Amino acid sequence: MQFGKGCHLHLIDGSAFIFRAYHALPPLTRKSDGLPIGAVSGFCNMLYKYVEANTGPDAPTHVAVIFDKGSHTFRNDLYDLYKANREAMPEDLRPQIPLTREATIAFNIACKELAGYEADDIIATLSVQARDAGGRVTIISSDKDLMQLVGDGVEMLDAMKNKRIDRDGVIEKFGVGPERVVDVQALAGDSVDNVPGAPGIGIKTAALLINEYGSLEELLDRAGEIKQPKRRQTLIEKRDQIELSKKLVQLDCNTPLDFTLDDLEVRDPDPETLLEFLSGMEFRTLTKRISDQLGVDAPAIKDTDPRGAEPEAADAPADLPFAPETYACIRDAQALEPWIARARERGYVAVDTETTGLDEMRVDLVGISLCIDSGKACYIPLGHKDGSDDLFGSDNLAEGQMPLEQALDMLRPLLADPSVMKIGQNMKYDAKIFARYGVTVTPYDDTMLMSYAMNAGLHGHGMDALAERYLSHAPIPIKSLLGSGKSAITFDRVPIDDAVKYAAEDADITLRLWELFKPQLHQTRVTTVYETLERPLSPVLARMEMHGIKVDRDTLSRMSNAFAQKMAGYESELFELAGHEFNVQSPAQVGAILFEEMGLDGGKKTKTGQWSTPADVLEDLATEHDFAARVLDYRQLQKLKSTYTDALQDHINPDTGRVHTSYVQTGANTGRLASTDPNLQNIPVRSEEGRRIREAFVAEEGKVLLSLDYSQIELRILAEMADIPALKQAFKDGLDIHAMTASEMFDVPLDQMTPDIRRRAKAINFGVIYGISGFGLARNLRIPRAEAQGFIDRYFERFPGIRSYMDATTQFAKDHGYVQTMFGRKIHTPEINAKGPGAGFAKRAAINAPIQGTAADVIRRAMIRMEDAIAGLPAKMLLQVHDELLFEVDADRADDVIARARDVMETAAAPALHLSVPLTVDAGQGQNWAEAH
DNA sequence: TGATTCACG
DNA sequence: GACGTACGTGAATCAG
Repeated sequence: MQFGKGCHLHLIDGSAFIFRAYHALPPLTRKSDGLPIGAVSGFCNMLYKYVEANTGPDAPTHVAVIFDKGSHTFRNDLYDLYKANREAMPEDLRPQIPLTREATIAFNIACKELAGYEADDIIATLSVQARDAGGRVTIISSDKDLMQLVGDGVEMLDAMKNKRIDRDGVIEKFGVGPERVVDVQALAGDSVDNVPGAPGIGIKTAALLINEYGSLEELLDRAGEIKQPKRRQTLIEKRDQIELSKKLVQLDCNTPLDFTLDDLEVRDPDPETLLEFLSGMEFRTLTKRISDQLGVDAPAIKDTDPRGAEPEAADAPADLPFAPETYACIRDAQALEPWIARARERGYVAVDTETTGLDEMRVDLVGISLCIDSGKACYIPLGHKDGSDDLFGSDNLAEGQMPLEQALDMLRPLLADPSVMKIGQNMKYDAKIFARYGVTVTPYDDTMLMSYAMNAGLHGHGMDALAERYLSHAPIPIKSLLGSGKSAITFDRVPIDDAVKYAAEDADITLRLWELFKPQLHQTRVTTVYETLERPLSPVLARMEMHGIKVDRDTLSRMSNAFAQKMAGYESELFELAGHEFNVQSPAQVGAILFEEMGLDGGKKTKTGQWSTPADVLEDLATEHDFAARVLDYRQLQKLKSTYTDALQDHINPDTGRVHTSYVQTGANTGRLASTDPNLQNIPVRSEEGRRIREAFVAEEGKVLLSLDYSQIELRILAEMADIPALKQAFKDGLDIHAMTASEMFDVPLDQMTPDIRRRAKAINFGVIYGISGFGLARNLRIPRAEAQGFIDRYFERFPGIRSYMDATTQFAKDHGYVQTMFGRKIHTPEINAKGPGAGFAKRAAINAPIQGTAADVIRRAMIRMEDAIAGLPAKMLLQVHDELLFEVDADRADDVIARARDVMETAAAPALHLSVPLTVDAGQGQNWAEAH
């Protein structure tokens, strides 16, 4: 067929496929000879998926996979540093490159490359040719360098996210249309490709300039008109560099190709050729899949079926497509029996539960899914309703379900069997559900925690995100079953047939992720982190959450009423001051009154154009203006009432009379926990009025609450990590660290220390932990920025090791893309090499992460050991608040618990680490949290 | 839904 | 002399 109108050309960015396949999969090797084939395997799966997905009415008529050839292109002749900062290709990837060409040919897809040109140039040339011939083009790539080609029938498709990028998508990314993308790129440069651009100008600023001047040439010609001096100077002085950058990013639409569009016509693969290649690579699953599909016999592959607890490594989990219609529905004991037997035989089983909601302490179990061999999963419906009401208005159970107790009795021994590994995604949730039904789940692996140990900072760790990223599969959205908004139903109302597909798929996905992650833990050297800091903590948290803490409803209720009364008084006072009624809770309206009606200075607008009225601004105004002071008073009470005294009451569990928070183990990238529903890690303490809310957190009759918290743990860790002798000695001597810092910095003897000087030093100490800046310290201390900068300079002069630590940490982050805690936890810093304001954020985060993260690791270790340490004592660990642990204990044994808990906490770093700085723990006890703290 | 504000370490 | 900044969280509320 001659390429022309009605034709549709697909251009696949082959290099992108290869690199994605390489990084998404563990380094698999061919069993027979050890040849690395992970990337080839992934590549073939992606091609297969691509072919499968493109058979419909919108199928392409022409297709080609385009590769780069060699590393030297005409761009290197223009600029010898082009792509010079690229890391060398990994050793185990190099031999796989030619195999990806062979794979493409085996699939009978045109495979094109051209010496001296990048794949992008070929794609550009073909796109233009196809467009000129009147056809459509889809470029399968997410490379932003290709966005300049979009428009007039040319689209991009991000196969990863299954997202089409059209003209609007380009504008979203670059702030300009495709025809101006190169102008923006020329200015912004590209650190990945080492395109210099204009220093100090990023995409945002570039788009602004191009939109204002219309084009790069116009901008450069009229650069003298620019107001900002630095920017003006850059554009004038760096003109050559910017023009060079444009040449580097501009794709060549006239590459000399030795083929035509007509040569790219879609062809069916030759079964023999394709299967020969796949079986030669020893891709068993994919070979079988395709041979079944084509109805031909595949060449035999040497069988070396491995047994044991380790998952099969050679079959990439992505090999197998998801087939929801094949999942089994288990309706009786006879059907369940073989699954339990198979789990015992294998030594592992993926488990997932379905429930009527998200509050593990209240919801009902609706069903259980299992998966032992990827692709084969089952769902056991147990609590589905048939939709018909009985006399009491509650539904009857649907037909065809096992009695709940029978299923649990059968599963109970398996789930508690120490020789069978249970595998879950966020298994803490499922374990808590099971626990309420008298079923213990142990031991268990958790794919969410595995992902967190390997990839904190890179992406989220929810099932949907992991499935899409690592299995290239978008799970059935729960919304498609439950609906959303107020018409949403609970899972027990979902028809069993639909539930099977959704629920079993979750177990299938979980098992596949586990098979993928298990070997990766070793390769990424985080096995110890996972095994000592993540996996053992999960059941500890589950028990703390289930235990909960008693909260006195009457205390909260009384406070609520008192707050409401006071707020009403403030409100009428505010209306009086303003001369009219308004919504005190609206920052926009408060701002309008202050900065427009009252005409005060100092108002700033947010990026949405609204007046901004944060507390520090109002505080500055409050000394002069009652209105600002009253708004602050009102806001404080509003916060206390809505978030604490009111909302907390709703969280008191009617069965236990206690509040059960949920800790999110993967919530903070640094290794800290997050607490939700409710958040018990931000109960007020700093203000006197707020602190009284802690009086509502009480011990049971005859018991007391204990609070043990690490003293200055982050500063101690900083002293240790940065190795600052003066700080370390001060901690060893038990000195007041802020006073000592102040003394060093300001040359004031300790016995002449004033509270104000100490306060400043304290602010600096904290600032250091956060990646200090003159601006931040100035704002915190409310002093001029120059003065703040002076303090910082002085601090670094006295403690030069701190600066070296900061420099070394940021450099490490730049080199490796992550930073580490002292216990080996990795926190990825993908933004560290970004340009623009993001760079500052990333740098400070990189400085803070090892410190905050090491402290988080220490208390995790303490928590993991704590249960054994206080076993036998009438005590329970209830809450963790970053550096504090809260216990409930029989009053007469409080001192024993304090002694043991303190010892565990103070020695938590050992034996993995021998800190030269002591960790010390302060303890308190009382009838309520306010007294204990 | 995103922005704003504010509670904690 | 331009810009925009303390690090890490979760929840309530407004506004579109």
